[in-house]
Amino acid sequence: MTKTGKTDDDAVPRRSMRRLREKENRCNTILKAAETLFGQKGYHQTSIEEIADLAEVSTGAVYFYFKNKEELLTKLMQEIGHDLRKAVGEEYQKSEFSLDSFRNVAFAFLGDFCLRHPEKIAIFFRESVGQSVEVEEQRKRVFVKLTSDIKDAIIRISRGQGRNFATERSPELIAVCIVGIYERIACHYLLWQDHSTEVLQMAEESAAFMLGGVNSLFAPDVPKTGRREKKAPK
Amino acid sequence: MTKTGKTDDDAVPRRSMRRLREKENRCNTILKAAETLFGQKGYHQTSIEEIADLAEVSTGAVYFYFKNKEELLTKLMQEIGHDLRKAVGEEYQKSEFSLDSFRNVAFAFLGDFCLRHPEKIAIFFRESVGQSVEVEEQRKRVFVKLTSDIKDAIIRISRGQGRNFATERSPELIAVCIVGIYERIACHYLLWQDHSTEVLQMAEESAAFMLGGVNSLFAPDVPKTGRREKKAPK
Amino acid sequence: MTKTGKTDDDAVPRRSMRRLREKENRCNTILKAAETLFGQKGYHQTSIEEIADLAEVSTGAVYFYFKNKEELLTKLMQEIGHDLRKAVGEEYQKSEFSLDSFRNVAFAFLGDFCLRHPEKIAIFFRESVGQSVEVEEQRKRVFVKLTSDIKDAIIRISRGQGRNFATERSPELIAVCIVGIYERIACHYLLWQDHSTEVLQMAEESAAFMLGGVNSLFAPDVPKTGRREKKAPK
Amino acid sequence: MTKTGKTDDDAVPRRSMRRLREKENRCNTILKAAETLFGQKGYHQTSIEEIADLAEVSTGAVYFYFKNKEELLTKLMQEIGHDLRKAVGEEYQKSEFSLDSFRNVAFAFLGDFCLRHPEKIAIFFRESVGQSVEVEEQRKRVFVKLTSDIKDAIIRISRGQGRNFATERSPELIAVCIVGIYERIACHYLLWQDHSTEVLQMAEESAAFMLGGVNSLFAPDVPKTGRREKKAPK
DNA sequence: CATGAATGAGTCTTCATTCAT
DNA sequence: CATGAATGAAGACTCATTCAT
Repeated sequence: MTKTGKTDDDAVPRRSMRRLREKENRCNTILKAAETLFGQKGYHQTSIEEIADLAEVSTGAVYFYFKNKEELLTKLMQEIGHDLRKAVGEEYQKSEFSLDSFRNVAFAFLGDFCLRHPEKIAIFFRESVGQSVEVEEQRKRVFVKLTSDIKDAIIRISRGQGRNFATERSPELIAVCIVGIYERIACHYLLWQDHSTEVLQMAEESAAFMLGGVNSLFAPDVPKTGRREKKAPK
Repeated sequence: MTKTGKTDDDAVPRRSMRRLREKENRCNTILKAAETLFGQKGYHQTSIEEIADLAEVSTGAVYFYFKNKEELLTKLMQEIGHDLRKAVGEEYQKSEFSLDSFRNVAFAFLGDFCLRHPEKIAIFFRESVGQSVEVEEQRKRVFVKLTSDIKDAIIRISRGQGRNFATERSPELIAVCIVGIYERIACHYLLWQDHSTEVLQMAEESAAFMLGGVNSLFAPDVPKTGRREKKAPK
Repeated sequence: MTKTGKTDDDAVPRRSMRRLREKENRCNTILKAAETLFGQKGYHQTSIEEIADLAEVSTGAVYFYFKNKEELLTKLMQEIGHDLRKAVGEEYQKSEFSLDSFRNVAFAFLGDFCLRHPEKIAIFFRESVGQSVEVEEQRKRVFVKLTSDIKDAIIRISRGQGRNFATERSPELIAVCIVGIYERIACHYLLWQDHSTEVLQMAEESAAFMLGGVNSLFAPDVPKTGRREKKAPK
Repeated sequence: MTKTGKTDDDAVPRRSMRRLREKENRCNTILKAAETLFGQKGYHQTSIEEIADLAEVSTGAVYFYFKNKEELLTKLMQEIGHDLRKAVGEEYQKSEFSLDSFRNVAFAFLGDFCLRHPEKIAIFFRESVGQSVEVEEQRKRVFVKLTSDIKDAIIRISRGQGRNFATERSPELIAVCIVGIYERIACHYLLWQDHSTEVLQMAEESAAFMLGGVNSLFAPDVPKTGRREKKAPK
């Protein structure tokens, strides 16, 4: 994405590059500190000073890189949203939008992402909720994108199966349901209670659940040489 | 205090009665005010003074009835949790734990509860999230109960169908999924965007999704000594 | 102004009265503290905490009575403006708008007000200047009122003398000049250097200066039976 | 200022010269930027960064040329004071310390200086007031010089008229009054309200006012048999 | 000399909570 | 019981100033 070719931009070379990298580092260090603390203690329970301390910078530095505390959360949400979409998206790709996708994505999300990034989950599904109008807006945006991704995948999958959906809205609704399932399982079994050992089984079963759900929303099969459908009259 | 009763249970007579009633009223008035404001402006954005003003009492009065601001939220969550469980539970009852339950409960929740009590939904699914350890604990408790209710219903339904589940854990997992689906649909389509007119269609489809999901987690039918079940061969 | 007759308003009696008085006291104590500190150390150099300390209240109490620090200054300016106008206005009254007014008012202002309330002078002529748009607005309002008072007095004096002014605008301009003279003398001789002992002489001479200035802006005398005018010799 | 004859001091040649010039430019650019912003937004409302941005230099550069923010204001005041004294002084010269001086100076100040340099007026009469002990000190110094200039002019004028003053202090007091009049007229009619079109009339009338004032403070004329003036013996 | 990232002390302001009346 | 004035700890944020590069 951020391909900065080596060709023609010697205008900002050597020193600036290091500066840039350092700047990005500082920025990221602060962001990481915020992520850790928000995830552990909660957004409101974390003060800027604590973040600065953990990042080993001054409070002023935090404000040099971020407009205010809210932006810290907002940026974090963007990042997490990005990671999540990437993880999920790649898994759909790898599964070639087959029916196995559900299982694979469930494993990727629950068995991998959640276990590796509990703070991200905590922030995304807990700390960023209901904090302010602005944050809620951002949250919505990220969710909508994620949902949209899944919806698109669903559509591709259905096409792969040569099936249509009951209604126009079905794919989106399914996506919303799936996101809800992921969210709640993550909260219920990982944030609230540590069932991390059984997470694979959860992934397995939830995938089955979702698959069944999706199947139910396919439009009735219209077999070309269809003889009896339901209620075949005489 | 002013015990002047003549008989024996006049110990709490007239005035006290009114006191009691008034007290309960007071308490409820305050709770209602909090509900309204928390739902509209958000928990942190609402001050005790605002609640007191809306309830037409003093700030001190709020602290007479509630230990602190948190308890206001906590009590509200209890109440909302209770209402929700009642609404859902009654619907399962009415549906006699048939497979239609899913549809009926979906309608009861999305088409009725959510539309009638948007603030409750906002508080339960948004404002009470990630506010503090205590609140999160309470939130968990309520969710666990609700999930448990649904799990029990699921089990009864499965029994009614003469089916078992794939694993021991399936019923609970299904319940968690269902709660997640409700939650996300409510947030996505009612809190974030007003699709209240199309809510019935959502209920319909989400019910189908859930039903399909549940079906997928039934253990494979093993009709050993089975007489006729469905599709009795031969 | 605040006539609270004893007749019909027993609705807010006894206790409330004391409350009110106490409230007003607290309010005034804080205001006095602010006046002292603003006058001595300057507006920006004074923190709310210092004010609270001097007033022997908590910082919260300051914010209970005043919206913010700015309002403290604004209220002070109003009060000072009021006092000043009263002092000046009463002196014009007492002098019956004669030509002696200039002398008497100069004495009242320089010889009395300034000496008795140096902090008020400091706040009005120094600390309230150029602090913020809001404060400047207030400052303008007070100055305009004071100027207007003096203008009206000037007009009455001129009438008493049976004279008219050179132009329509003259009275206002004179008032502006007079205010400027007072201001600068106060700053120059009292805030910057302590010439308080010679203040009476200043008052005397500045009054003469103003009187001469006013005379110069009277329209040329048009003596009814006037033959030759000035210095008709012989 | 830095008159460097061509003879022996080639020690600081070419490049250094440019450096010097550039340095002076830099310095002035920053000063101009500060002047503009202080005049427009106010001293406290202007940050060093904004000044640096407007001057197209770094914040560090500002601190290379000026000790601190205060010095920026201080230098500005010096400059403005200098300009003002020059404008006024030249006008007295041109008028040859005649009685017309008052009129001419009024025109020079109100009709020319104020209209051409509103920011200077804003800084001198508004933004530099009551900011800190140091600034106030500087302010006093400049005012004292300006007042002294005018006092000297007044004395020359009186001599030109062959008049003496009522008291020793009169000339200074008159100067103070005159400065006050200028200040207040500028604030009232130019900073607070834009009466710039009627400024000439103001100049006219205020000059008349001042002239009248001065006349009033001349000692009573006693020239009757006056041939020789002072101390005619015998 | 110039830069601009980094510092951190300093302040205002909020608000849940208490308690004298 | 009710009131609401008073508390004061806590925290976000600003910005003049410095200094390594």
